[in-house]
Amino acid sequence: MARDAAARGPTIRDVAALAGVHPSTASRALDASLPGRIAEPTASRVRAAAHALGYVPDPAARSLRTRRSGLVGVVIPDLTNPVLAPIVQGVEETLRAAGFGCLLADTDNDPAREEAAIADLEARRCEGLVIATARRRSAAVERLAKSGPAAVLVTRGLDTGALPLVAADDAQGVAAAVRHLAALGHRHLAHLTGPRDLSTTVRRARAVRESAKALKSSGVDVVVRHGAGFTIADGHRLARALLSAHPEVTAIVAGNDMIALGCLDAMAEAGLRCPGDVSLVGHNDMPFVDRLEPALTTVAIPQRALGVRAAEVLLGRLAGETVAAEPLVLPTELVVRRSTAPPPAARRS
Amino acid sequence: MARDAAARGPTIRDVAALAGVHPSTASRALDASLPGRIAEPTASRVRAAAHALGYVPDPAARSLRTRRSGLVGVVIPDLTNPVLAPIVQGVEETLRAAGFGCLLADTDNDPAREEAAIADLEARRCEGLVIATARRRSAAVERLAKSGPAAVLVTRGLDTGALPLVAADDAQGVAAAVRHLAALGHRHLAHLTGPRDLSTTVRRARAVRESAKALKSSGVDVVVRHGAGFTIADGHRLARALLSAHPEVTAIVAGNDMIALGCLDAMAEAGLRCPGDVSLVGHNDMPFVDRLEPALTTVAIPQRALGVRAAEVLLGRLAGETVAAEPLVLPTELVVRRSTAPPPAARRS
DNA sequence: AGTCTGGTGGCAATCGATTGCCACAGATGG
DNA sequence: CCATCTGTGGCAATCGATTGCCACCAGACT
Repeated sequence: MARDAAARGPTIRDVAALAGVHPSTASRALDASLPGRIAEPTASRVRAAAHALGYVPDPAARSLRTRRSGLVGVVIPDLTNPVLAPIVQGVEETLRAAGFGCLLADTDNDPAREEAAIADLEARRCEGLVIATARRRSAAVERLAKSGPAAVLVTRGLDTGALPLVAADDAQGVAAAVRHLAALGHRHLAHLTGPRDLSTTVRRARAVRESAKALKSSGVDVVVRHGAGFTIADGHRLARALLSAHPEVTAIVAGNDMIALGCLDAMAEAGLRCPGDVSLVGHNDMPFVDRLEPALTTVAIPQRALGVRAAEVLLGRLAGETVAAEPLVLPTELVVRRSTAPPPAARRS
Repeated sequence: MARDAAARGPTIRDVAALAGVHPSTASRALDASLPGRIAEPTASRVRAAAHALGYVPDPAARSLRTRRSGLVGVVIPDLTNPVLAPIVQGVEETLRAAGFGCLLADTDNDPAREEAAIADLEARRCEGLVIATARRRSAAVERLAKSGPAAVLVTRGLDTGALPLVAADDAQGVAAAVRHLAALGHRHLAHLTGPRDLSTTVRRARAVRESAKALKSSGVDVVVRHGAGFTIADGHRLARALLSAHPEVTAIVAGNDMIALGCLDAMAEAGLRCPGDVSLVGHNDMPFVDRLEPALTTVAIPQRALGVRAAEVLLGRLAGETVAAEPLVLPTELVVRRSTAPPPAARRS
C-alpha cells in the first residue's frame, strides 16, 4: 500500500501542453532570469498552467542538465557543542534564503570521518561546502582549494590560508581577558587549551603569550598547556594536572567554554573555589554559560554572525566573486561575569 | 579562474570504455544489488576501471532515472535548543550509515516556515522526512500521511496518529516527578508548560493532573498553566504570574528545561530560593542542566536514542515495512539533583 | 518594394545512469 | 542431432528540464 510513491507529478511537458506552447517555451517562461525572453501574454499563460497543475520542476532533471545541485554541505565537528548551534543556524538561514539546501554532516571530531564526509558531499555534487572542522593542515580540506566545490571555513582555518576563513577575533578577545585578569591583580596565569593542530588553539595561545609578555614588567607570567581535545574531560585533566604542578596559578584562561567547564570540575575536586581561589575565563560564550555557578566570564564571539558571514562568503564565491585572501575577522568581546575576581590575598606573591 | 568548475568527472561511459564493455554492463557490474548478474572476471575488470578513473556516479542522473534522491529532510523547531542536538545527531548518524544525506531545515518554531520547509524538502524530492516540529493538528504535516514522502515524527505527534511517532514516555517520567515531590512533602504543585497545540504539552500536562489526582487523598493538588511557547522567556512570565497568584505553591513541574530555566529567573526575581522555597523539576535533561545552580532535577529522555529510532523507523518505511500505528515510546527516567527538596516548614499547610 | 532587424517561439540535442528486452553462446537433455 | 535453457552482455529507450540554434513574423528603413 505504501508502494504508490511512483505517483509522479506534472512535468513541464504537461504545463506546456496546457498552455498550448512548446516545453522549451514553458521552461523559458518560468525562468525568472530571462525577463522578456517570452512575451508577457504567453508567459502568464504558462505561469497559470504551472500553478493550476501544481508544477514543481524536478531537481534531478534540472541538476543533470545545469550541473548545479542547489546543495551546500555543512561539515561540523560535533553538533552537541552548543557553540555550533547558532553558527549552523546562521549558515542554514542564509543559504536557504538564497535557495540552497543544507546537507549536514557531523564528524564527531574525527579526521577520518571528516574526510569521508567531504567525499560524500562531493559525490552528491554539493556546489559549496562550509567547513567548521578544519585542522591546520588537512590534506582533504586543502585539496578543496585546488579542485572540488567552493569551500569556506568557519572558525578553524588552514595554515596555508588556501581557503577563505571566517573567524572571530580571538586574539583581541583573549588579550582583553589577560588584561582583565592582570588588572584584577593576578600575576600567575595559565592557559589550558586544545590540540595544536587547530588554528583556533594557536591563535588563542599566541595571543595569551603575547599579552602576558606585554605585561611582563608588571610581573605577569603564563603557563600554557595543550590537551587532546576541546572537551570537558580534556579541561578536567588539564586543570587537575595544572593545579597540582602550579599551585601559584590564580587564574586560568581556558581555550574554550567546554574546557572551562572541565576546569570547574577540577577545582571543585581540589577543593578550590572559583573565583575565590582561582579565576576562570572561558571562550565562545556558548549558550547557558551565563547560568553556570559561577556565571562564566568568557570571550563572546558573534556566533550567529559567523555562520551568516560564512554563508555569504560562500554565496559570493558561487556567484563568481573573488574572495579576499585575508581571513574575515569578526569582533569579539570579553563578557565579565562572576568567575573572575581578585586573587586571594594570601597567595599574592 | 574559479570558473573551471565545469571539469566534469568520468562517466560510466568512460569506465565502460576502459573496461571494454557496454555502459549497461558497467552499470550492472557496479550494482552491488545484482550479484552474479555479470560474470566475475568482467565485473572485476569494470571495478578496476572505475577505481582507476576515480569514477563516482552522478547522483542527478541516477536520481532522474531511479526516482530516488538519497535525501532525507530533517525539520526541527530550533537548533539552539540543546535537547535537539543529540536527537539530530542520532538521526544524522543513522541515516548516513544507511547512505542517506540529511537536509536540515530549522523552522524557528514558526508554522509558516514549517510548511515552507516541508514544501521545499518535497520539491527537492526527499525520500523521507523526520519532523520534530509537528503541532497536534497541522494540515501541512497531516497531508504527508496521504501523499508525499514517507514521514516520521519525533517527540511531537499528531492528534490523528496518522503518522508514526517516536517519543519518550513523558507520562511515566512526569508521574515519577510528581510522586517524588509528593514524597518530599509538597502538597501544592504547579505545572508550567507550553502551548496546548503540542502533543508533548498535553501528554505531560495530563500525566501531571492524573498523578496528582491519584495522590489527592494525601492532599496533593496542582495548578496547570500554559504559555505561548517553550522558551526561557515563557517560563519566566509563567512563573512570575504563578508565584504571585499562588503563593501556596511550593513545587513546580516545568514542561521542559527551558521553561524551568525561566522559572529559576522568576524565583530569583521574587527573592525565592530554589529549592529552599520552591522546588523545581525540568524535563528533557538537556546538556548542562546538571551544572546549573541548583543542578536541575529533571526527567531525562533518551535523546540520542530518539533520533536513532526515528531514523530507523523511517528506514523501515522506506524499505517497505508497515509501521505500527502505535507510537514508539522510549523509557524516561527521573534524575534527582539539587533543585528539589522538602518544602519550607513554615509554609506547610 | 525589398531587405534588415528585433522579438518570439519551436526543434532537438543533451546531461548520465539505469533497465526492460533481446541476442548470442554454450550447455544440457531428449 | 535438434530443441531448450541458462548465463552473460548489448541495445536503446527513458527519466525531465534546459538551451543553442534556427525559423518565422511584423515592422521599419532605404
